[in-house]
Amino acid sequence: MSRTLDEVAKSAGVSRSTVSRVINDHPSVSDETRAKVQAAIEQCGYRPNAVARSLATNRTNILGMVVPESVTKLFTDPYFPLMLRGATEACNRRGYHLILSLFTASVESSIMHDRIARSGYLDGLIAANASLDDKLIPGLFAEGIPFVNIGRHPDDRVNYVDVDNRGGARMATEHLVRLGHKRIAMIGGPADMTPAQDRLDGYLEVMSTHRLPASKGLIAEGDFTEAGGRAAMLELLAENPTAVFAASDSMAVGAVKAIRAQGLRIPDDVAIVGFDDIPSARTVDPELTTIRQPIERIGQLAVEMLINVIDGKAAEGNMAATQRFVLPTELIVRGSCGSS
Amino acid sequence: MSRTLDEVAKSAGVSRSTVSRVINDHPSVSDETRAKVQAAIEQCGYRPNAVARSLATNRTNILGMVVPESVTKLFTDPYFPLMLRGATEACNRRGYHLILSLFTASVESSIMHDRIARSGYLDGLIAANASLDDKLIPGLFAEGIPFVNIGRHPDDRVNYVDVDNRGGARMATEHLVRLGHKRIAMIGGPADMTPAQDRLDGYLEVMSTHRLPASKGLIAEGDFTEAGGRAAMLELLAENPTAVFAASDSMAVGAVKAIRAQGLRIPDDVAIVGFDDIPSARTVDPELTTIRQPIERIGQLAVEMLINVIDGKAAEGNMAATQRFVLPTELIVRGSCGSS
DNA sequence: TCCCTCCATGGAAGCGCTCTCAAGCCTATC
DNA sequence: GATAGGCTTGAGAGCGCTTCCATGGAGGGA
Repeated sequence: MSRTLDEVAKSAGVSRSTVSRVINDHPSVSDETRAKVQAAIEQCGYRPNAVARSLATNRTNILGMVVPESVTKLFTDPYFPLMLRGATEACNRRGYHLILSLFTASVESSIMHDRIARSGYLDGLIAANASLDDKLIPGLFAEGIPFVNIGRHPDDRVNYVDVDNRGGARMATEHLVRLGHKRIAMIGGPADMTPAQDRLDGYLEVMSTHRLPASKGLIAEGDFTEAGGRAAMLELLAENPTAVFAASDSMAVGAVKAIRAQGLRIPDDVAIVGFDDIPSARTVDPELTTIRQPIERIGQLAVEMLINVIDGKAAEGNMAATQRFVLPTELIVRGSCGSS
Repeated sequence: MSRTLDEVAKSAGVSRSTVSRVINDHPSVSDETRAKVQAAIEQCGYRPNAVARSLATNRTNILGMVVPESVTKLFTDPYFPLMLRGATEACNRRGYHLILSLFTASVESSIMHDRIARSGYLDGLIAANASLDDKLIPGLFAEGIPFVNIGRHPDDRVNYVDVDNRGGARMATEHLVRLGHKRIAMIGGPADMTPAQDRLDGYLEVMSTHRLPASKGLIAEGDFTEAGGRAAMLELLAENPTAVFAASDSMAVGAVKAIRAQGLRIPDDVAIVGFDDIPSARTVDPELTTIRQPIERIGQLAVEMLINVIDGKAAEGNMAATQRFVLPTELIVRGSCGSS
């Protein structure tokens, strides 16, 4: 089963070094020897031991994806699976493995940090939507671990991939304005998460451009969950908005329920736009007009960038220039706002 | 940053062996020495190198979760995230890491098999709902890798954790019978997946007990997705069922749409029961009566069992007795069947 | 024909840790 | 006071691989 280099070497009649060279595609091996060794490898059913290799090379080809506690509860949202799928797909293509770490309440987060950051198993890691006050990112800097954040981060040493949240929010709000709405409310996300901030900013920008009211009462904070959206909408309804922009589809779904619960119709009484374009945007009735973001692509890009960072670091002995990527969003018009 | 045992040893004025003993909580170290070493460890900021340790112990404390190609497309279903969350949580508690491998179309599956099974990084793995004709399980036996399957498997060497799919299906169907339905249709899952088989069996059992028709026309095969459920329901509608049991909530959601599209009302014209109790079971209108399964628990249990298997193997030098676990399901009554 | 260079290969020293074995010391027992 | 046994500790041999360095042989230029 688990044969070693030596055995293959013996069987091929060459030295261990030579077998190693063949395995690593080192150029200076004669074709003849190479063939002989290949045959021996084949015949022994040999596979290099990844752990030993890692010890020698100081590279594991394992990346970590850390989902901080602040967003763990969102894990059941279709957002994460999709992002994760993109990431694993990119890992597959690039010959990496992905270790998933969810911070859950059951484990002291300092322990998790330790285990993750210092286990020595990871070549680098992806911080999935760490919020601004997560201690994760400072910790990673302190440890000197290559990482990429998903979502922008003000620290300008941070590599990140983000989507154009602000632009998306602008499109959403503009769409409602274009439909003639004046009292447009917004259900935002947690203030410490940058996507929430950016989406709010986009909304405010458009409202102000059109000199529309965006008073305190028209803005409610949700937590990106359906229940949160529902609760927020209930508050907002007191202000009689004719339209709402929800910073996530999950919250929009909750809002739809709240609106219905008040006996109001969508889109006739209240129009609504979401954000994300998760599958359930088309499950609700009416289907949700929303802002689509390329979720899988985010995961993919994060992996690609991280590998670049790691390679760069290996090559130069220190971090290369900060890398950043902002992906575009897209307005998807469906039934929840009435005809466009 | 990355200090070694030797440095700590030097700093504490003891040998490398002693430091190693302290780290591994070996009993035969005097309290005095232990304290001295602890202090040195603290002071150096030393953390053992996991890779080196793994090489020496032949244990990585990494588990793999493999999602075969046959079910990868279901990954966006809330089922997987929940199961995954359960699994990672158990891993955290037990001090393990979890590598996630999704088979995606972009990578040759034989390569994936190789990478997964023989990388040497994994102490064992969890096969997530491998269908009967996946080559994954035979491959794992061939390699002698400890593993646990999620979902029953006919090979009686296979360790698995499953839910009582058949019992759940029985409850669902019984519920409809109790409500007076006679023409009860079923939307099944792919025939090669055991949960689909078991749910179908449960349905057939109840139908036959009550001498109700369960003709070919009343049974349609979906693929566990919403789109599949919708298509299946469209077929079934030709048979004028008054009730439907869908083998998954996603399919039930699709069925709801198909029913609505025909201008029929739920539950008045057609009652519907789902399976899983995923969050969107409560997003649709009316909320879905369904069979709840303890999804997170499945992931947790799979991890616990796997660790047992691994430990057992290490202790005895060969596989311990086959381990199996079947978790109960529960009927959740909501609006989609009318009043109970 | 001789010397230098280049290429293919082997030898051996690690990578950082664990763990067996042996040695040293101390206490208890007779 | 001598011996046996227990408790601590250190030395060193790996775990399986990579990689630097040295070696030997072949080929080319003078």
